[in-house]
Amino acid sequence: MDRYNFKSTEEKWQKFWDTNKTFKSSYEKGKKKFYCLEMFPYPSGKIHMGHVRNYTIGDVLARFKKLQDYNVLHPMGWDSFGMPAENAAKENNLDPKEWTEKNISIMKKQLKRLGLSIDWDREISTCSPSYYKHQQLFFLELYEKGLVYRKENYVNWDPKEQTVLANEQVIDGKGWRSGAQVERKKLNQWFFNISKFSEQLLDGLDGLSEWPNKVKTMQKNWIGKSFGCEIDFKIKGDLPVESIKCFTTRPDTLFGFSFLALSVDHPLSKHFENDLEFQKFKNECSKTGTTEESIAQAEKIGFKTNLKALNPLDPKMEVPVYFANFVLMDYGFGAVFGCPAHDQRDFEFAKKYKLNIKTVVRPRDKGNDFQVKHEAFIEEGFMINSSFLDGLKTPGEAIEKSINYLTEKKLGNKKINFRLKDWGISRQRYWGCPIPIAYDKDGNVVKVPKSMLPIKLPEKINLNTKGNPLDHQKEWRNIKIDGKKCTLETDTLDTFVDSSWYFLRFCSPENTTYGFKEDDIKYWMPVDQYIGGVEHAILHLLYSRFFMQALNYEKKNFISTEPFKGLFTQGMVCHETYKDENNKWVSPDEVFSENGKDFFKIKDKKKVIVGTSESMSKSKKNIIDPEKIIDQYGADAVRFFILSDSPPEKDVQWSDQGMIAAYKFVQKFWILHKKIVERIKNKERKSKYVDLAIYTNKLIEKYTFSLEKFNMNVLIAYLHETYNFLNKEINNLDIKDLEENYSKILVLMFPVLPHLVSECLKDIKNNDKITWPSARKEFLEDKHVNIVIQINGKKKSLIRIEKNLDEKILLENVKKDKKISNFLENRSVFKHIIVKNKLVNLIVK
RNA sequence: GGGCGAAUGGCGGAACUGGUAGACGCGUUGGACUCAAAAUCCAAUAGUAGCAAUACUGUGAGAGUUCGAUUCUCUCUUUGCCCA
Repeated sequence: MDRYNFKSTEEKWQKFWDTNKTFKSSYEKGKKKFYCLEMFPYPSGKIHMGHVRNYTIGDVLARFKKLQDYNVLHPMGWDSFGMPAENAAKENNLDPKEWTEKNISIMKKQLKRLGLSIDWDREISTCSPSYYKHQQLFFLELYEKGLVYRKENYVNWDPKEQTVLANEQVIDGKGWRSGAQVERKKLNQWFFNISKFSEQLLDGLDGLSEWPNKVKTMQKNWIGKSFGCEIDFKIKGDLPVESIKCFTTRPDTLFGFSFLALSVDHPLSKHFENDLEFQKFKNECSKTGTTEESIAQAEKIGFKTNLKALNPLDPKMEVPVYFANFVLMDYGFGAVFGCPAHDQRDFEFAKKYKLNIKTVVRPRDKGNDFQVKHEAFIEEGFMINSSFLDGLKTPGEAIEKSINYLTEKKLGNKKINFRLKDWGISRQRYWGCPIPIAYDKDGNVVKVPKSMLPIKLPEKINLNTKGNPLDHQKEWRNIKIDGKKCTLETDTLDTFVDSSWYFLRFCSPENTTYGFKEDDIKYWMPVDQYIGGVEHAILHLLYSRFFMQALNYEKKNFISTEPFKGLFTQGMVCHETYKDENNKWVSPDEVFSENGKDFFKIKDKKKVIVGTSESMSKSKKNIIDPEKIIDQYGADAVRFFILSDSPPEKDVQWSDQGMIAAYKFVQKFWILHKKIVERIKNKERKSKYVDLAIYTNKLIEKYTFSLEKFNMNVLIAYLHETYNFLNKEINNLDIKDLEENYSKILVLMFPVLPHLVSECLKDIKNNDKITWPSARKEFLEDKHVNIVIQINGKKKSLIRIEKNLDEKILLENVKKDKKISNFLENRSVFKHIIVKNKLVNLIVK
């Protein structure tokens, strides 16, 4: 018998799907739709196993929904702006555009070889002017709505690369590429007013029942809603300042007030600008970086002013005012009151500067003489030494009462604060979407008229300049708007902007006047199932949700504000790491092993050190190239393997053996298939008879259930089970039974192994449209059931017996069972528990 | 430090609302085929004792609820992720 030739078969079907436009989707009024979307890739050069996993999971779902007769939208595009292109171009003296386009064409071919059911007619690329034109339009739209603004802000500045770094690009206070000490620098930056929607973005999470709780919690924490109080502190001193406004979540601890701390960027700092000591201090602070983490880890330092702040609850209480490095200008009002006894940060500060530490909260199990000694007490407890608050429970009662008191006496106000900050979208980069803004000769902001869009990036320019290459493009920057000479903004947009609305563009990829057509959006949106890596749990997903809010803003009830109805976050693909004797990473390709334990280099037979299994990455060289694997085993086998070993939400370990097993499955199934076809054709009937209808309908039920729950690894287990069953029973199956049910089994397999199954279906069906089978109840239930017999809750025996038997008769049968009757000798049953058609538990003394 | 998960054979992992723990795959062992090997096929495979039927133990540790707990509750240990 011929072996299954995956190569020619897969090529054949891929060509067939391509030329027949099998996966083309179009708006069909009244037809139920399913929008299946996987996070689009960055065109880095080649696809990696992470892509294979992500897109296989999505493809199985898309094909499944299509078989269930949904109108499926399953598009693909390219997140094609960003730093790697710019860096690669710099290094190799290339044009980022050419580099990107070359990568896209390679990766598109690779994706096609996976046999994905993608509507390639909707392909988009964010670096194409036909895409970013609409992004520029959105920018102006948001600008007009007041959701975009410009302000000076501190950034992480890499002095060596002359560029701004994102927080995650700062590692231990140093630039991730240059290793240079990162500085805080003030720059004029563009911002999206995402914080305006803090409340909506938080509330919206409650409605997302098909999102993992983990992601919702992460977003919730990120938005960080806190209730607190703003308090005006009266100031005494020789500066023209009457009061300073603070935000606090712990107004209950106000009686433990021991200092007031200001951010070095607080407006008050202008009075100290000529003070050399203050400048030195400010300089010191600028080395700390801007992340909350680096601030938390840094040593707490302060600069003492000669001002005094008065405690609003007890004006006789005067405390010093400091500038401190741990206070951020963009949290609250850039001023916090310090209560060292009940805040660890304040505690450290107070210890260092020998400030008063007054205990105002005691633990539940301590008396009123409790005193904080070696660390702040931050847990819940009861108020002490706090006048009218004494005895109250805190947090809770005490906070409420203190806020009420402050409000009543007009000393403060209840306030809600959010951790979520506005989204800085300016990047000092070439390879991004230009911002459609120019400046006149006085530096005023001028919107680029919509008729002049898109503002295209200049091509083939010198990238090896200091800072932003666009700053050097004088000709490109000079632009005339309404006859006035202006210069273009040279910052480009954060690439997260590109990906914040691409799912809308997929609905109307051809539309030229606006980013999408309203009718299309109303039909296709929201995305029914979004699939991608958990690393985007916060930023990308939050920004996309913001974009929907922003588009809807002032356009009531335009579309639903949540872009992704269902979210699934898949785990990573891992592989062991190898290092040679020089401590250099070695790739799995360069390594062999005879016993699976000891590994050696192929080249020089030297021993290789096996490290932990980690997510595949170029830097650790622990990569398996999907293309090589497809060449070797075929797309179906790769799809089968990548789903098989672990639940999709968890990390999966790459295993050569597992891959081979998947390949063998494809091969042996083909052989079995040919045998089945033969048997159906010959119509030979054997005496023995096994009911395939019951097996098949049970399979349909559990298989569909697992698929809907994303338990893809279980799906694969069922396919193995089914193979084993068919292979064992093939000669015991009734022909008609086989004819009726085998094609249903094939349909179940189709989403996972589309090429193989397409080829198999050809043998038993004539171009009939296939649909997902539904389980028929009459076949789901046996006439007999297995009854577990327990004694005192422990399984002792098992009997197979007619279903729905009368309890008395059942018990008689149970007691007749040999093991049980042996056991019951000299013992008496004083109670029994019966779970119908499942179990009998005898309680014996 | 805070929040949220997780812990099941040699390994990856199954187990619906508490009701046969270990499906399925990998690996390992034995056998068939072969001059031999690969491939393929068959069988065994949680642990302990036993030739065996079988018995007992067993889902990170300890307690609790229950006729019955991998599943529910509490405490602890280890570990992962996110935030700090």
